[in-house]
Amino acid sequence: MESKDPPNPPPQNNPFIFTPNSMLQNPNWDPQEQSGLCDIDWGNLFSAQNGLLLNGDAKDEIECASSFSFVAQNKGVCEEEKGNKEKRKGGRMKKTTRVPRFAFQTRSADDILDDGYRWRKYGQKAVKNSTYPRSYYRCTHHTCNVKKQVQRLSKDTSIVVTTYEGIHNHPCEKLMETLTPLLKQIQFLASL
DNA sequence: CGAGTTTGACCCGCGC
DNA sequence: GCGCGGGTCAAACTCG
Repeated sequence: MESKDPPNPPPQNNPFIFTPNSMLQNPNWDPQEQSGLCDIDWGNLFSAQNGLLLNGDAKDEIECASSFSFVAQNKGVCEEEKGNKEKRKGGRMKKTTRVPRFAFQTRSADDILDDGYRWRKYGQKAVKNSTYPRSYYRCTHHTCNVKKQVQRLSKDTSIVVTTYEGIHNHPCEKLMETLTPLLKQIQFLASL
């Protein structure tokens, strides 16, 4: 991903605005409303090489795991039933099980945030009170059921709201691509 | 030709 | 019950 902002932007132009999970649990929370969001400088934590690691836990907690990734732990807020209801064309599944949900805003000209995972777009909808459509993506990994929604704010067109739903059950592909040659080299050197 | 995108239709929950 | 809004499906299409 790329930010058009100049280096060392002032706080109000912070390219990464984190939305705590407690706000997502608020049914009245509107991604269009920026008030109340906590501004965190994710810029040096989140790059094309970084993986986004989600962990469903009991409290809003953010920690910087390393320069390669960050961990955001949050309470599951989305409920979804699996299995006991037949999928029908265009049908929405009844919701009963908890799925961790995590949203943040990025200041970027690109709608698609390169988080290291591969996504397949499965829908796009015009949303009420928003100039820009909301796009729906699913992780392309065959065993992974993680989804994300991407929507650009009509109030501030430079801000993109990305909402992740679910937990990846596989390693970040780009991270593995980067690390695999290094690991092979380490293994080779260790064998000498 | 396979993988990904587009887009109209369909379905469901919810408010009135 | 009805209409609206949002989420998903799937056929058609595009692209590498």
